[in-house]
Amino acid sequence: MRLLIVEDEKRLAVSLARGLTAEGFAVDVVHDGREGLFRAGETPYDLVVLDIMLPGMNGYRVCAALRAAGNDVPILMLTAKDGEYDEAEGLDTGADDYLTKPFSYVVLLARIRALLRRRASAGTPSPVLVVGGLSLDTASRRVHRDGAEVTLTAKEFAVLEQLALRPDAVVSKAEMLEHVWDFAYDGDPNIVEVYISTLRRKLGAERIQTVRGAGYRLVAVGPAGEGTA
Amino acid sequence: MRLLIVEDEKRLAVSLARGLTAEGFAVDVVHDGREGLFRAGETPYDLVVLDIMLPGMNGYRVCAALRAAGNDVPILMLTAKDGEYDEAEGLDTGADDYLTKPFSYVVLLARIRALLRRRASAGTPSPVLVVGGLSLDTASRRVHRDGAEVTLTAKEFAVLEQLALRPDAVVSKAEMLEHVWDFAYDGDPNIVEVYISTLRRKLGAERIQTVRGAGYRLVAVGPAGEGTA
DNA sequence: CGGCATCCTTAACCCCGCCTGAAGGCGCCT
DNA sequence: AGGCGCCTTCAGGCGGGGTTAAGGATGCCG
Repeated sequence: MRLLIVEDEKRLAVSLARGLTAEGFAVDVVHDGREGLFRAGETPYDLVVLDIMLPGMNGYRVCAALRAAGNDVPILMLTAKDGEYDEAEGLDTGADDYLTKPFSYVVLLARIRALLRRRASAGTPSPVLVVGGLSLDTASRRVHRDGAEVTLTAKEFAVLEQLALRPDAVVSKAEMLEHVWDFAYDGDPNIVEVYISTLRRKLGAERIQTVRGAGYRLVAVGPAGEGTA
Repeated sequence: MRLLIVEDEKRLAVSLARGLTAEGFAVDVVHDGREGLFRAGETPYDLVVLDIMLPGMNGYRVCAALRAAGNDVPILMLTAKDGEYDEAEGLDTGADDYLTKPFSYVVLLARIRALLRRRASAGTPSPVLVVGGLSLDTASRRVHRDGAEVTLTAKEFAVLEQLALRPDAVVSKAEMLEHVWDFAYDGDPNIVEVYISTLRRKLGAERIQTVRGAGYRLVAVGPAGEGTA
Protein backbone atom coordinates (compact mmCIF):
# COMPACT_ATOMS: atom_id res chain seq x y z
CA MET A 1 0.00 0.00 0.00
CA ARG A 2 1.55 3.25 -1.13
CA LEU A 3 0.75 6.54 0.51
CA LEU A 4 1.71 10.05 -0.43
CA ILE A 5 1.92 12.68 2.28
CA VAL A 6 1.78 16.30 1.18
CA GLU A 7 2.57 18.39 4.24
CA ASP A 8 4.92 21.31 4.65
CA GLU A 9 5.44 21.10 8.40
CA LYS A 10 8.53 18.97 8.23
CA ARG A 11 8.41 17.62 11.76
CA LEU A 12 4.82 16.50 11.45
CA ALA A 13 5.44 15.00 8.03
CA VAL A 14 8.43 13.00 9.18
CA SER A 15 6.69 11.70 12.27
CA LEU A 16 3.64 10.64 10.26
CA ALA A 17 5.83 8.97 7.69
CA ARG A 18 7.68 7.09 10.37
CA GLY A 19 4.54 5.82 12.04
CA LEU A 20 2.84 4.81 8.82
CA THR A 21 5.96 3.11 7.55
CA ALA A 22 6.05 1.07 10.73
CA GLU A 23 2.50 0.00 9.93
CA GLY A 24 3.75 -1.42 6.69
CA PHE A 25 2.79 1.32 4.29
CA ALA A 26 5.15 2.53 1.64
CA VAL A 27 5.23 6.24 2.30
CA ASP A 28 6.48 9.10 0.16
CA VAL A 29 6.62 12.63 1.50
CA VAL A 30 6.67 15.96 -0.28
CA HIS A 31 6.49 19.40 1.25
CA ASP A 32 5.10 21.41 -1.61
CA GLY A 33 1.72 21.50 -3.31
CA ARG A 34 2.98 21.58 -6.85
CA GLU A 35 5.35 18.72 -6.19
CA GLY A 36 2.53 16.77 -4.57
CA LEU A 37 0.33 17.18 -7.61
CA PHE A 38 3.12 16.02 -9.86
CA ARG A 39 3.95 12.91 -7.85
CA ALA A 40 0.33 11.94 -7.39
CA GLY A 41 -0.04 12.09 -11.14
CA GLU A 42 3.11 10.10 -11.77
CA THR A 43 2.71 7.27 -9.32
CA PRO A 44 -0.35 5.13 -8.59
CA TYR A 45 -0.78 5.77 -4.89
CA ASP A 46 -3.43 4.03 -2.83
CA LEU A 47 -4.13 7.17 -0.82
CA VAL A 48 -3.00 10.77 -0.50
CA VAL A 49 -2.82 12.69 2.77
CA LEU A 50 -3.11 16.30 1.77
CA ASP A 51 -2.56 19.35 3.91
CA ILE A 52 -4.42 22.53 2.94
CA MET A 53 -1.87 25.17 3.77
CA LEU A 54 0.97 24.46 1.41
CA PRO A 55 3.61 26.47 -0.37
CA GLY A 56 3.45 26.49 -4.14
CA MET A 57 -0.18 25.49 -4.45
CA ASN A 58 -2.77 25.01 -1.74
CA GLY A 59 -4.44 21.72 -0.97
CA TYR A 60 -7.79 22.62 -2.44
CA ARG A 61 -6.30 23.38 -5.78
CA VAL A 62 -4.15 20.25 -5.75
CA CYS A 63 -7.23 18.18 -5.00
CA ALA A 64 -9.33 19.89 -7.62
CA ALA A 65 -6.58 19.51 -10.21
CA LEU A 66 -6.25 15.79 -9.52
CA ARG A 67 -9.98 15.25 -9.88
CA ALA A 68 -10.08 17.34 -13.01
CA ALA A 69 -7.40 15.10 -14.45
CA GLY A 70 -9.59 12.07 -13.80
CA ASN A 71 -7.51 10.82 -10.89
CA ASP A 72 -9.77 9.23 -8.28
CA VAL A 73 -7.20 8.28 -5.68
CA PRO A 74 -8.66 8.55 -2.15
CA ILE A 75 -7.71 11.87 -0.58
CA LEU A 76 -7.64 12.58 3.14
CA MET A 77 -7.41 16.29 3.85
CA LEU A 78 -5.78 17.88 6.85
CA THR A 79 -7.32 21.18 7.91
CA ALA A 80 -6.32 23.64 10.61
CA LYS A 81 -9.18 24.84 12.78
CA ASP A 82 -8.33 28.50 12.55
CA GLY A 83 -11.46 29.39 10.69
CA GLU A 84 -9.68 30.72 7.67
CA TYR A 85 -10.41 27.60 5.71
CA ASP A 86 -13.69 25.81 5.86
CA GLU A 87 -13.51 22.07 6.25
CA ALA A 88 -16.46 21.42 4.04
CA GLU A 89 -14.80 23.19 1.19
CA GLY A 90 -12.29 20.38 0.98
CA LEU A 91 -15.04 17.88 0.42
CA ASP A 92 -16.47 20.02 -2.34
CA THR A 93 -13.22 19.92 -4.26
CA GLY A 94 -13.30 16.15 -4.25
CA ALA A 95 -11.63 15.02 -1.03
CA ASP A 96 -12.95 11.79 0.49
CA ASP A 97 -12.50 12.70 4.13
CA TYR A 98 -10.94 15.38 6.27
CA LEU A 99 -9.28 15.63 9.64
CA THR A 100 -8.96 18.77 11.76
CA LYS A 101 -5.63 19.62 13.32
CA PRO A 102 -4.60 18.80 15.87
CA PHE A 103 -5.49 15.14 15.54
CA SER A 104 -4.24 12.02 17.18
CA TYR A 105 -2.16 9.59 15.24
CA VAL A 106 -4.53 6.76 16.06
CA VAL A 107 -7.44 8.65 14.57
CA LEU A 108 -5.50 9.38 11.42
CA LEU A 109 -4.59 5.73 11.06
CA ALA A 110 -8.20 4.69 11.54
CA ARG A 111 -9.39 7.13 8.88
CA ILE A 112 -6.77 5.96 6.46
CA ARG A 113 -7.75 2.36 7.03
CA ALA A 114 -11.40 3.23 6.61
CA LEU A 115 -10.77 4.96 3.30
CA LEU A 116 -8.65 2.12 2.03
CA ARG A 117 -11.29 -0.38 3.10
CA ARG A 118 -14.03 1.58 1.44
CA ARG A 119 -12.00 1.73 -1.72
CA ALA A 120 -11.10 -1.95 -1.51
CA SER A 121 -14.71 -3.05 -1.16
CA ALA A 122 -15.66 -0.69 -3.96
CA GLY A 123 -13.47 -2.91 -5.96
CA THR A 124 -10.37 -1.28 -7.36
CA PRO A 125 -7.34 -3.33 -7.84
CA SER A 126 -7.34 -6.86 -6.65
CA PRO A 127 -5.62 -7.23 -3.32
CA VAL A 128 -3.86 -10.47 -4.02
CA LEU A 129 -0.52 -10.81 -5.73
CA VAL A 130 0.50 -14.25 -6.89
CA VAL A 131 3.96 -15.07 -8.18
CA GLY A 132 4.74 -18.71 -8.64
CA GLY A 133 4.08 -20.58 -5.42
CA LEU A 134 4.02 -17.33 -3.53
CA SER A 135 0.91 -15.37 -2.67
CA LEU A 136 0.59 -12.14 -0.79
CA ASP A 137 -2.73 -10.79 0.32
CA THR A 138 -2.25 -7.07 0.66
CA ALA A 139 -5.48 -6.66 2.57
CA SER A 140 -4.77 -9.12 5.35
CA ARG A 141 -1.02 -8.69 4.96
CA ARG A 142 -0.49 -12.41 4.87
CA VAL A 143 2.00 -14.32 2.82
CA HIS A 144 1.83 -17.96 1.86
CA ARG A 145 4.56 -20.06 0.39
CA ASP A 146 3.45 -23.33 -1.18
CA GLY A 147 0.58 -23.67 1.25
CA ALA A 148 2.29 -22.66 4.46
CA GLU A 149 1.86 -19.24 5.96
CA VAL A 150 5.03 -17.25 6.37
CA THR A 151 5.09 -14.48 8.93
CA LEU A 152 6.79 -11.33 7.77
CA THR A 153 7.47 -8.09 9.57
CA ALA A 154 6.08 -4.85 8.21
CA LYS A 155 9.28 -3.88 6.45
CA GLU A 156 9.82 -7.33 5.05
CA PHE A 157 6.31 -7.30 3.64
CA ALA A 158 6.79 -3.88 2.12
CA VAL A 159 10.00 -4.93 0.40
CA LEU A 160 8.38 -8.07 -0.94
CA GLU A 161 5.37 -6.10 -2.10
CA GLN A 162 7.56 -3.82 -4.17
CA LEU A 163 9.03 -6.84 -5.87
CA ALA A 164 5.69 -8.57 -6.35
CA LEU A 165 4.02 -5.54 -7.87
CA ARG A 166 6.14 -6.05 -10.94
CA PRO A 167 7.07 -9.71 -11.07
CA ASP A 168 10.23 -10.49 -13.00
CA ALA A 169 11.18 -6.83 -13.28
CA VAL A 170 14.36 -5.59 -11.73
CA VAL A 171 13.79 -3.28 -8.77
CA SER A 172 16.80 -1.20 -7.82
CA LYS A 173 17.94 -0.51 -4.31
CA ALA A 174 17.26 3.16 -4.87
CA GLU A 175 13.63 2.42 -5.73
CA MET A 176 13.33 0.30 -2.64
CA LEU A 177 14.69 3.05 -0.46
CA GLU A 178 12.34 5.56 -2.03
CA HIS A 179 9.17 3.56 -1.65
CA VAL A 180 9.67 1.39 1.39
CA TRP A 181 11.69 3.83 3.42
CA ASP A 182 11.25 7.55 3.35
CA PHE A 183 11.56 8.93 -0.12
CA ALA A 184 14.46 11.06 1.04
CA TYR A 185 16.17 8.33 3.01
CA ASP A 186 19.89 8.85 3.21
CA GLY A 187 20.97 5.84 5.23
CA ASP A 188 23.02 2.88 4.21
CA PRO A 189 21.61 1.06 1.17
CA ASN A 190 22.96 -2.05 2.79
CA ILE A 191 19.71 -2.22 4.68
CA VAL A 192 18.00 -3.40 1.53
CA GLU A 193 20.50 -6.22 1.26
CA VAL A 194 19.74 -7.21 4.83
CA TYR A 195 16.03 -7.47 4.12
CA ILE A 196 16.60 -9.33 0.90
CA SER A 197 18.68 -11.74 2.88
CA THR A 198 15.98 -12.47 5.43
CA LEU A 199 13.33 -12.70 2.73
CA ARG A 200 15.42 -15.29 0.95
CA ARG A 201 15.72 -17.30 4.12
CA LYS A 202 11.96 -17.19 4.69
CA LEU A 203 10.76 -17.60 1.12
CA GLY A 204 13.46 -19.62 -0.54
CA ALA A 205 16.63 -18.14 -1.95
CA GLU A 206 15.85 -19.04 -5.55
CA ARG A 207 12.83 -16.75 -5.71
CA ILE A 208 14.80 -13.52 -5.39
CA GLN A 209 17.54 -13.09 -7.92
CA THR A 210 20.31 -10.56 -7.70
CA VAL A 211 21.07 -8.59 -10.82
CA ARG A 212 24.48 -7.21 -10.04
CA GLY A 213 24.71 -3.49 -10.41
CA ALA A 214 20.98 -3.19 -11.13
CA GLY A 215 18.82 -4.57 -8.33
CA TYR A 216 16.66 -7.54 -7.46
CA ARG A 217 14.05 -9.57 -9.25
CA LEU A 218 11.21 -11.73 -7.95
CA VAL A 219 10.73 -14.74 -10.18
CA ALA A 220 8.00 -17.35 -10.33
CA VAL A 221 9.18 -20.62 -8.88
CA GLY A 222 7.12 -23.59 -7.97
CA PRO A 223 4.66 -26.23 -9.10
CA ALA A 224 3.18 -24.03 -11.80
CA GLY A 225 6.17 -23.56 -14.03
CA GLU A 226 9.30 -21.47 -14.21
CA GLY A 227 9.61 -17.75 -14.60
CA THR A 228 8.63 -15.93 -17.75
CA ALA A 229 10.43 -18.03 -20.31
CA MET B 1 -15.08 -11.75 -22.95
CA ARG B 2 -15.96 -15.32 -22.06
CA LEU B 3 -16.48 -16.39 -18.48
CA LEU B 4 -16.90 -19.82 -17.00
CA ILE B 5 -18.79 -20.17 -13.73
CA VAL B 6 -18.26 -23.36 -11.78
CA GLU B 7 -20.77 -23.32 -8.96
CA ASP B 8 -23.12 -26.01 -7.72
CA GLU B 9 -25.65 -23.82 -5.95
CA LYS B 10 -27.99 -23.52 -8.89
CA ARG B 11 -29.83 -20.41 -7.77
CA LEU B 12 -26.63 -18.47 -7.15
CA ALA B 13 -25.12 -19.66 -10.42
CA VAL B 14 -28.13 -18.61 -12.44
CA SER B 15 -28.37 -15.21 -10.86
CA LEU B 16 -24.68 -14.55 -11.41
CA ALA B 17 -24.91 -15.70 -15.01
CA ARG B 18 -27.86 -13.43 -15.62
CA GLY B 19 -26.16 -10.40 -14.17
CA LEU B 20 -22.86 -10.96 -15.94
CA THR B 21 -24.58 -11.62 -19.23
CA ALA B 22 -26.33 -8.28 -18.86
CA GLU B 23 -22.89 -6.71 -18.46
CA GLY B 24 -21.94 -8.04 -21.84
CA PHE B 25 -19.98 -11.14 -20.89
CA ALA B 26 -20.48 -14.47 -22.59
CA VAL B 27 -21.15 -16.78 -19.68
CA ASP B 28 -21.08 -20.55 -19.43
CA VAL B 29 -22.18 -22.33 -16.27
CA VAL B 30 -21.37 -25.79 -15.00
CA HIS B 31 -22.30 -27.30 -11.65
CA ASP B 32 -19.64 -29.92 -11.26
CA GLY B 33 -15.87 -29.78 -10.65
CA ARG B 34 -14.89 -32.40 -13.16
CA GLU B 35 -17.02 -30.80 -15.82
CA GLY B 36 -15.51 -27.43 -15.00
CA LEU B 37 -11.99 -28.71 -15.44
CA PHE B 38 -12.91 -30.25 -18.76
CA ARG B 39 -14.55 -27.14 -20.17
CA ALA B 40 -11.82 -24.82 -18.95
CA GLY B 41 -9.34 -27.02 -20.73
CA GLU B 42 -11.38 -27.14 -23.92
CA THR B 43 -12.33 -23.51 -24.32
CA PRO B 44 -10.15 -20.42 -24.06
CA TYR B 45 -12.02 -18.49 -21.36
CA ASP B 46 -10.92 -15.05 -20.26
CA LEU B 47 -11.71 -15.83 -16.64
CA VAL B 48 -13.05 -18.64 -14.46
CA VAL B 49 -15.20 -18.14 -11.37
CA LEU B 50 -14.59 -21.22 -9.29
CA ASP B 51 -16.43 -22.32 -6.19
CA ILE B 52 -14.56 -24.49 -3.71
CA MET B 53 -17.30 -26.81 -2.52
CA LEU B 54 -18.19 -28.76 -5.59
CA PRO B 55 -19.45 -32.23 -6.36
CA GLY B 56 -17.13 -34.42 -8.40
CA MET B 57 -13.93 -32.57 -7.65
CA ASN B 58 -13.37 -29.66 -5.31
CA GLY B 59 -12.23 -26.23 -6.45
CA TYR B 60 -8.71 -26.53 -5.14
CA ARG B 61 -8.06 -29.60 -7.17
CA VAL B 62 -9.63 -28.11 -10.29
CA CYS B 63 -7.44 -25.05 -9.92
CA ALA B 64 -4.29 -27.05 -9.25
CA ALA B 65 -5.01 -29.33 -12.19
CA LEU B 66 -5.44 -26.38 -14.54
CA ARG B 67 -2.18 -24.82 -13.42
CA ALA B 68 -0.36 -28.12 -13.65
CA ALA B 69 -1.56 -28.37 -17.23
CA GLY B 70 0.02 -24.99 -17.95
CA ASN B 71 -3.29 -23.16 -18.15
CA ASP B 72 -2.91 -19.63 -16.76
CA VAL B 73 -6.45 -18.35 -17.18
CA PRO B 74 -7.33 -15.91 -14.36
CA ILE B 75 -9.22 -17.73 -11.61
CA LEU B 76 -11.45 -16.06 -9.06
CA MET B 77 -12.26 -18.40 -6.20
CA LEU B 78 -15.38 -18.35 -4.11
CA THR B 79 -14.91 -19.50 -0.55
CA ALA B 80 -17.41 -20.00 2.23
CA LYS B 81 -16.38 -18.57 5.54
CA ASP B 82 -17.34 -21.64 7.55
CA GLY B 83 -13.81 -22.35 8.63
CA GLU B 84 -13.63 -25.71 6.97
CA TYR B 85 -11.66 -24.33 4.06
CA ASP B 86 -8.98 -21.74 4.41
CA GLU B 87 -9.24 -18.88 1.96
CA ALA B 88 -5.54 -18.63 1.50
CA GLU B 89 -5.29 -22.23 0.48
CA GLY B 90 -6.95 -21.33 -2.77
CA LEU B 91 -4.23 -18.85 -3.56
CA ASP B 92 -1.59 -21.47 -3.01
CA THR B 93 -3.09 -23.67 -5.65
CA GLY B 94 -2.75 -20.86 -8.15
CA ALA B 95 -5.91 -18.79 -7.92
CA ASP B 96 -5.51 -15.09 -8.68
CA ASP B 97 -8.01 -13.76 -6.20
CA TYR B 98 -10.69 -14.97 -3.86
CA LEU B 99 -14.00 -13.76 -2.54
CA THR B 100 -15.65 -14.87 0.67
CA LYS B 101 -19.32 -15.76 0.66
CA PRO B 102 -21.59 -14.04 1.09
CA PHE B 103 -20.49 -11.28 -1.27
CA SER B 104 -22.31 -8.54 -3.07
CA TYR B 105 -22.75 -8.74 -6.79
CA VAL B 106 -21.09 -5.34 -7.21
CA VAL B 107 -17.96 -6.54 -5.50
CA LEU B 108 -17.80 -9.64 -7.63
CA LEU B 109 -18.13 -7.58 -10.76
CA ALA B 110 -15.41 -5.21 -9.61
CA ARG B 111 -13.04 -8.07 -8.87
CA ILE B 112 -13.68 -9.65 -12.24
CA ARG B 113 -13.00 -6.36 -13.95
CA ALA B 114 -9.84 -5.89 -11.92
CA LEU B 115 -8.50 -9.30 -12.88
CA LEU B 116 -9.27 -8.78 -16.53
CA ARG B 117 -7.63 -5.38 -16.41
CA ARG B 118 -4.55 -6.75 -14.72
CA ARG B 119 -4.28 -9.42 -17.34
CA ALA B 120 -4.72 -6.93 -20.15
CA SER B 121 -2.07 -4.58 -18.85
CA ALA B 122 0.34 -7.36 -17.94
CA GLY B 123 1.34 -7.88 -21.51
CA THR B 124 2.36 -4.42 -22.63
CA PRO B 125 4.08 -2.23 -20.11
CA SER B 126 7.56 -3.61 -20.36
CA PRO B 127 9.54 -1.74 -22.98
CA VAL B 128 11.19 -4.39 -25.08
CA LEU B 129 13.71 -3.66 -27.79
CA VAL B 130 13.77 -6.13 -30.64
CA VAL B 131 16.42 -6.22 -33.33
CA GLY B 132 16.39 -9.22 -35.58
CA GLY B 133 16.45 -12.36 -33.45
CA LEU B 134 17.54 -10.34 -30.46
CA SER B 135 15.25 -8.98 -27.76
CA LEU B 136 16.14 -7.04 -24.66
CA ASP B 137 13.65 -6.39 -21.92
CA THR B 138 14.71 -3.24 -20.16
CA ALA B 139 12.48 -3.88 -17.14
CA SER B 140 13.68 -7.34 -16.27
CA ARG B 141 17.08 -6.78 -17.81
CA ARG B 142 16.88 -10.03 -19.68
CA VAL B 143 18.23 -10.65 -23.15
CA HIS B 144 17.08 -13.37 -25.50
CA ARG B 145 18.81 -14.53 -28.62
CA ASP B 146 16.57 -16.56 -30.91
CA GLY B 147 14.47 -17.55 -27.92
CA ALA B 148 17.26 -18.59 -25.59
CA GLU B 149 18.17 -16.39 -22.66
CA VAL B 150 21.65 -14.92 -22.64
CA THR B 151 23.06 -13.66 -19.36
CA LEU B 152 24.80 -10.34 -19.56
CA THR B 153 26.55 -8.29 -16.92
CA ALA B 154 25.39 -4.79 -16.14
CA LYS B 155 27.98 -3.10 -18.36
CA GLU B 156 27.43 -5.52 -21.19
CA PHE B 157 23.73 -4.85 -21.04
CA ALA B 158 24.26 -1.11 -21.03
CA VAL B 159 26.50 -1.24 -24.08
CA LEU B 160 24.05 -3.42 -25.95
CA GLU B 161 21.20 -1.14 -24.97
CA GLN B 162 22.96 1.83 -26.51
CA LEU B 163 23.26 -0.05 -29.75
CA ALA B 164 19.73 -1.39 -29.67
CA LEU B 165 18.16 1.99 -29.03
CA ARG B 166 19.10 3.00 -32.56
CA PRO B 167 19.32 -0.16 -34.60
CA ASP B 168 21.47 0.04 -37.68
CA ALA B 169 22.90 3.41 -36.66
CA VAL B 170 26.59 3.85 -35.94
CA VAL B 171 27.41 4.51 -32.31
CA SER B 172 30.86 5.92 -31.70
CA LYS B 173 33.17 4.88 -28.92
CA ALA B 174 32.97 8.37 -27.51
CA GLU B 175 29.18 8.12 -27.22
CA MET B 176 29.53 4.79 -25.51
CA LEU B 177 31.97 6.17 -23.00
CA GLU B 178 29.71 9.09 -22.29
CA HIS B 179 26.51 7.14 -21.81
CA VAL B 180 27.59 3.84 -20.38
CA TRP B 181 30.58 5.00 -18.40
CA ASP B 182 30.89 8.21 -16.50
CA PHE B 183 30.14 11.32 -18.46
CA ALA B 184 33.74 12.43 -17.95
CA TYR B 185 35.47 9.10 -18.25
CA ASP B 186 39.14 9.45 -19.07
CA GLY B 187 40.22 5.84 -19.27
CA ASP B 188 41.30 3.78 -22.21
CA PRO B 189 38.71 3.67 -25.01
CA ASN B 190 39.93 0.15 -25.54
CA ILE B 191 37.44 -0.88 -22.89
CA VAL B 192 34.64 -0.47 -25.39
CA GLU B 193 36.38 -2.86 -27.74
CA VAL B 194 36.66 -5.35 -24.92
CA TYR B 195 32.93 -5.24 -24.33
CA ILE B 196 32.09 -5.40 -28.00
CA SER B 197 34.23 -8.49 -28.13
CA THR B 198 32.40 -10.30 -25.36
CA LEU B 199 29.05 -9.23 -26.76
CA ARG B 200 29.97 -10.70 -30.12
CA ARG B 201 30.90 -13.95 -28.45
CA LYS B 202 27.60 -14.09 -26.55
CA LEU B 203 25.26 -12.81 -29.23
CA GLY B 204 26.91 -13.83 -32.47
CA ALA B 205 29.67 -11.89 -34.17
CA GLU B 206 27.64 -10.99 -37.24
CA ARG B 207 25.19 -8.87 -35.28
CA ILE B 208 27.68 -6.15 -34.35
CA GLN B 209 29.51 -4.59 -37.25
CA THR B 210 32.60 -2.44 -37.00
CA VAL B 211 32.68 0.80 -38.95
CA ARG B 212 36.32 1.57 -38.91
CA GLY B 213 37.11 5.00 -37.58
CA ALA B 214 33.46 5.67 -36.73
CA GLY B 215 32.06 3.15 -34.31
CA TYR B 216 29.76 0.12 -34.13
CA ARG B 217 26.41 -0.81 -35.53
CA LEU B 218 23.83 -3.36 -34.39
CA VAL B 219 22.15 -5.00 -37.34
CA ALA B 220 19.11 -7.22 -37.58
CA VAL B 221 20.06 -10.81 -38.15
CA GLY B 222 17.73 -13.67 -37.77
CA PRO B 223 15.30 -16.18 -39.14
CA ALA B 224 13.52 -13.59 -41.28
CA GLY B 225 16.20 -12.18 -43.53
CA GLU B 226 19.20 -9.91 -43.28
CA GLY B 227 19.34 -6.37 -42.04
CA THR B 228 19.69 -3.36 -44.28
CA ALA B 229 22.27 -4.82 -46.62
C1' DC C 1 55.20 -3.66 -50.70
C1' DG C 2 56.15 -1.81 -46.18
C1' DG C 3 54.68 0.82 -42.29
C1' DC C 4 51.27 2.60 -39.37
C1' DA C 5 46.94 2.89 -37.19
C1' DT C 6 43.00 0.81 -35.65
C1' DC C 7 40.88 -2.97 -33.87
C1' DC C 8 40.39 -7.83 -31.69
C1' DT C 9 41.13 -11.00 -28.12
C1' DT C 10 42.87 -13.16 -24.06
C1' DA C 11 44.62 -13.21 -19.52
C1' DA C 12 45.44 -11.42 -15.06
C1' DC C 13 44.73 -8.32 -11.27
C1' DC C 14 42.21 -5.84 -8.06
C1' DC C 15 38.41 -3.44 -6.41
C1' DC C 16 33.65 -3.22 -5.50
C1' DG C 17 29.13 -4.97 -4.82
C1' DC C 18 26.94 -8.25 -2.28
C1' DC C 19 25.92 -11.60 1.59
C1' DT C 20 25.45 -12.64 6.21
C1' DG C 21 26.05 -13.04 11.13
C1' DA C 22 26.17 -10.30 15.26
C1' DA C 23 25.17 -6.63 18.20
C1' DG C 24 23.11 -2.16 19.59
C1' DG C 25 18.99 0.69 20.20
C1' DC C 26 14.36 1.79 20.23
C1' DG C 27 9.50 1.22 21.00
C1' DC C 28 5.77 -1.57 22.50
C1' DC C 29 3.51 -4.89 25.24
C1' DT C 30 3.11 -7.33 29.45
C1' DA D 1 10.17 -1.83 35.08
C1' DG D 2 11.41 -5.54 32.39
C1' DG D 3 11.55 -8.16 28.17
C1' DC D 4 10.85 -9.03 23.58
C1' DG D 5 10.64 -8.06 18.66
C1' DC D 6 11.94 -5.26 15.00
C1' DC D 7 14.88 -2.00 12.68
C1' DT D 8 19.31 -0.59 11.79
C1' DT D 9 24.32 -0.53 11.69
C1' DC D 10 28.76 -2.64 11.33
C1' DA D 11 32.41 -5.65 9.83
C1' DG D 12 34.33 -9.72 7.74
C1' DG D 13 34.57 -12.36 3.84
C1' DC D 14 33.80 -13.85 -0.86
C1' DG D 15 33.18 -13.88 -5.67
C1' DG D 16 32.51 -11.69 -9.91
C1' DG D 17 33.03 -8.14 -12.95
C1' DG D 18 35.57 -3.96 -14.52
C1' DT D 19 39.74 -2.50 -16.06
C1' DT D 20 44.31 -2.71 -17.76
C1' DA D 21 47.84 -4.47 -20.51
C1' DA D 22 49.98 -6.87 -24.26
C1' DG D 23 50.32 -9.52 -28.50
C1' DG D 24 48.27 -10.65 -32.72
C1' DA D 25 45.21 -9.54 -36.72
C1' DT D 26 43.38 -6.58 -40.13
C1' DG D 27 42.75 -2.68 -42.92
C1' DC D 28 44.51 1.90 -44.87
C1' DC D 29 47.88 4.80 -47.04
C1' DG D 30 52.12 6.22 -48.89
